[in-house]
Amino acid sequence: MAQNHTRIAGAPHGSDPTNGKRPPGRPRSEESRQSILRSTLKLLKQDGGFGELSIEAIAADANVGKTTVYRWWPTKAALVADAFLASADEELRFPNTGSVQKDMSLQMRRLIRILRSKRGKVVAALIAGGQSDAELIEAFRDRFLWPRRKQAYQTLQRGIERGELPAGSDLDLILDSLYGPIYMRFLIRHDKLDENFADEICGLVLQGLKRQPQR
Amino acid sequence: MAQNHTRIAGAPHGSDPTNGKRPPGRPRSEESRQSILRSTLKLLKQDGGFGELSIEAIAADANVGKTTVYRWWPTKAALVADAFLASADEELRFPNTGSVQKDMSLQMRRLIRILRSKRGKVVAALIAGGQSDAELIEAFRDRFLWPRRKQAYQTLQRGIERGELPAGSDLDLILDSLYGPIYMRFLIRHDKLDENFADEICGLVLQGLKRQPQR
Amino acid sequence: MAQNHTRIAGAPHGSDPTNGKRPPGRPRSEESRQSILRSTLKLLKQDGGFGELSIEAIAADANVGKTTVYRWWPTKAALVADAFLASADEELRFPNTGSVQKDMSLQMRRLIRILRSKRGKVVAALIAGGQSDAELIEAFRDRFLWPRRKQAYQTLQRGIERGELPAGSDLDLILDSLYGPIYMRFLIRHDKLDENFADEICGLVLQGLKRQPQR
Amino acid sequence: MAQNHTRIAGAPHGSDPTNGKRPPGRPRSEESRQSILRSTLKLLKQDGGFGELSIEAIAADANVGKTTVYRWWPTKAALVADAFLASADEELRFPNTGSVQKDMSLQMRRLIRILRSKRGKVVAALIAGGQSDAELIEAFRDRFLWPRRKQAYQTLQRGIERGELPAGSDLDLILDSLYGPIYMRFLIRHDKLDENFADEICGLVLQGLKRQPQR
DNA sequence: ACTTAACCGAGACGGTACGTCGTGTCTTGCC
DNA sequence: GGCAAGACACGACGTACCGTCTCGGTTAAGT
Repeated sequence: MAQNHTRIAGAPHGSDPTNGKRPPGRPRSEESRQSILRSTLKLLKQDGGFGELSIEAIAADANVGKTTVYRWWPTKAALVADAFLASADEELRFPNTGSVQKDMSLQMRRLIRILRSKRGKVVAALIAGGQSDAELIEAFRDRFLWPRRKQAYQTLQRGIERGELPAGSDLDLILDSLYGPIYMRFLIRHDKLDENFADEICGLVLQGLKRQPQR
Repeated sequence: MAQNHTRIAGAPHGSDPTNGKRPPGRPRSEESRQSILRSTLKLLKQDGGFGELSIEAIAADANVGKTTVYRWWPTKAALVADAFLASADEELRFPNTGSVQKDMSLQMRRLIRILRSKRGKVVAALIAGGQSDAELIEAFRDRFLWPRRKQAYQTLQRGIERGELPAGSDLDLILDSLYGPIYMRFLIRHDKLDENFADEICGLVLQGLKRQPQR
Repeated sequence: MAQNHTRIAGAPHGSDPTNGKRPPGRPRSEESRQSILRSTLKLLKQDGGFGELSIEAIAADANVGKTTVYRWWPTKAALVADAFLASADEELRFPNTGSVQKDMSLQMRRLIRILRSKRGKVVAALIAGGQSDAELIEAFRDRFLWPRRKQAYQTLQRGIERGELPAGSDLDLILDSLYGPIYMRFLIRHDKLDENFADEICGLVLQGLKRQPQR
Repeated sequence: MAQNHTRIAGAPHGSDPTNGKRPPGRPRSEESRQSILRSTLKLLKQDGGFGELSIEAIAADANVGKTTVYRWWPTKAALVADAFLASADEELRFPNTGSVQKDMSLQMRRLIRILRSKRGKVVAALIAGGQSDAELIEAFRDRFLWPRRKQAYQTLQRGIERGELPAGSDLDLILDSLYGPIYMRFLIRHDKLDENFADEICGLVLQGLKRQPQR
């Protein structure tokens, strides 16, 4: 769990062991919580996106009072973040094959696969919604992007150590050069986004670096 | 391809030379049209973004009946597209300095400058809105991205001819590798987006290609 | 034509022989005028009534510009009045059978027949509309009610002369006692309104008067 | 007959003893309900009438959301009916002086007084609106006319028993002959409607009957 | 034949109100 | 004290007509 960077989330009360005491009154309904998250994802995949998604509809679909939604999630953004960001965790881990290019390429292919699936709509909705909702894009960054990027640093570092990449490379620059094109094609849809695209980018970016003399 | 120009727009009637005849009835008010577009941009720069923008407010600000807005623009998306996409035309032309890297870098710096300015909110709104509105992202592509990309092809082509880039390069791949990182930082805001970033990307991508032996 | 009491109407220009001269310019289109009146009656019979009737719809149905309607009729009221009030003229003349009761009864039966027909909706619309439009109820009075009432005076007068009614009777009171019940049932619809009702009222009111000693 | 009371109204929920249970959810705000009715009457007295009255204005005046109005009253008509018809109840009861003519005359005078007052506009609006809204005129009949008419039957019946009216009289015919003229003058405004008119009609109609031999 | 002037259709214009939807808050009785 | 139900004030939606305003195109009478 750990970071919980943004207090955006709707994790159940008792999750942190701050105190042995449970607060008085009826405890939060885990059933409602999950029902809400499920309905959120469901509707997000159906409808036009973040803008079209209504709390009213979520509450209705989840058989839950609107109050219950508002009680636990301050904004629609927080809810959507919560609903999605816990999901694709395992799937996007980085492999360790002994080759940077292969490691990166494999993980990028998996990202593309997700973006092309139903869940892609949710990512699109998050980024889109984030353009007019600072909290939302922040949640996306902190809870989706950053956890992965930390692993990516390690993957690239291994490459440097193996001499596949020049020492002193700007890792953030490299990562944005690798992932930027994917997000761009995903969002603007001006060109084909298939899994081979991962290889092509890695070829262009990482090969170029390979040939570069060590600083 | 095919700049079919997506009949999303609210260009004045007589613009296309389909017919010498003017249609009957009172002609469209050019004054109203411009007032609406002006107000749209104005409010778009102020408010939270595409989602916060209301047609009601635009009509009020432009001293125009709501009907007049709806008569000419089918959706808010179409209106925003129209309002912005005619604007930053001149500014984003490509120079011709004799060096691909310099040409690209200079133009990319100008793009970054725009994205960082007030007008950047409009671009963000368009891309965001486009995630749940196919027509809108289509308009963005056809009327903003494509016209520029055509010039970019020529710029890269000159580089190939001068031997700065290997012949047979995948131009679309190169361009996405150059611009993708910019859009990614712009939209996700996970890292600093200043004009130097243009140079860094060009350094990474185009230098890598330079070192690559001709196919 | 004579009375033209309220200048509500849309009679064609040249109708009055004020001057041998025709004004310059294109003369009014008789075709349009009739088409408008026709469509007005048609829609009035269909729709919910005066309130539901829209000038927009009339103009569309009549294949006429809205301007043409507004040019000739200042209000919807004026238009409706004009459309209807010329129609049922002949039909409501009073007979002269030699018996007041028979004369009145026959004419009242004809009125009831009209009220029960499609044209009844127009009368209802006029009276209804007249409740929030002084001009309209005035037009109804002056152009429908009064012309008939003048004839009714004569009919009753003949009855007085024949000794069927007491001299010095309040004719207006009598007429309202005869017609009031009809209009009441017509508008409130709380009881059956058939042609026999005419006889029943005449029986009650005129018989009562007959038995009354001459003043 | 059958006071089925036309479920047009916005009476508070619990009014009918259908069930001991209160429905779930926040109960209806009695305060809002009354505020809406109050504002309706107020505006109805001011403006041109039923047609000029706008729900928008009512909601604004009552400090209430438009939704709340629409939630409880299906049409403007229903609202107006509700606003008025509960009001003039006490005032129009029939006296019992021992004389039919006096009883009727007194009550008719009170009706005329109301019609001439501000509240008359509401009656006019109801009848006018009822011409294009079956439910509205039904409400007027069932909730205004009928309750009074039932009392009128008793009044007339007493007259028959006292020998002031012939046995076997058609009570409905008599009542329409008495009230019809009042409504006619009220709606068409072709002649003076003052309280003496009540006496005149009673004189004409009831005197005539008095002289009539018993069947 | 040419001008002048009013009419005509079409339809865009600034507005007002419509009736609906979703917002976030509130108020109940039950659990 | 959480929960569902659902009413509440509010604000924007997209639509229908309002009455006014331009247009190009007739249709005559007066030159």
